Amino acid sequence: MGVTKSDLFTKEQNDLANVAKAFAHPARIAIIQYLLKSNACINGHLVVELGLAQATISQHLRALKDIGIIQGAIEGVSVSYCINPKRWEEVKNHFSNIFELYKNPNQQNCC
Amino acid sequence: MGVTKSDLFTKEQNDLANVAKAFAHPARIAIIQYLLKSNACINGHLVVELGLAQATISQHLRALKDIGIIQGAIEGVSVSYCINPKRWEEVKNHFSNIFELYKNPNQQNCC
DNA sequence: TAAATATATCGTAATATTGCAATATAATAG
DNA sequence: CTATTATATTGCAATATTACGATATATTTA
Repeated sequence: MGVTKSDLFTKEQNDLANVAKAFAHPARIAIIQYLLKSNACINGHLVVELGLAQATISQHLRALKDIGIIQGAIEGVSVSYCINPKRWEEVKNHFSNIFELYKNPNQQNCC
Repeated sequence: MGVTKSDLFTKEQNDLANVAKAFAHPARIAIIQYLLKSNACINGHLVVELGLAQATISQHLRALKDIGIIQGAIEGVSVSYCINPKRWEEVKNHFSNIFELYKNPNQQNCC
């Protein structure tokens, strides 16, 4: 049918999948990178930087905000976004945990 | 509309987004975890383990194989999948590079 | 208050993803 | 060769994502 059967999986599996989803678009990767570089970003700047429409950028910012890795503060007429340090660390650890699980020992019963 | 405008972004941004896409489904997270734990997995076992149809599991395995993080070897009538160590390391570093970029220095011009 | 500036949301079209039944393909056993 | 067993592919329906124009909302300036 087209609906992810979330109920078949653990909360952790669903969470990690959702976080990965936030990274699963080049525009959002670009936004994150811009943010890491400049320590702040504004919708309007990104429109120029990325070449996508204002509404589209806003949508991507919301996706990143929804999973908590960025946060925004009103700054005059515009909104300044930045990394949420706490959540960033959390997400980083989520991924680390998975990646560190693999120890390349020997090619025993492997292909 | 509705198509990701890949041409607006760098190869690196598109690559990372595609890798993230592979992680962006709880079933694929579960498959990866099962693989990390057992060092090998077989479509049929996963059907029982995850509770999804055989065709669906096969589809998810293909998605993981397409981005290279798993590989399969024919083993009698079935196919044994396992982590591709080289690619795994590569993908791990992709993510590390992004996550390590953020140094939580001070809340200066941030929100 | 009205105009200007900037972001968010709505509505909609195009495309992508998810899931599964049915079927095709491949390897082994008899 | 035929039946069995297991995986892959196809076709289709349901839902999700992406993108953008139009519009709503919010803040500042005149």
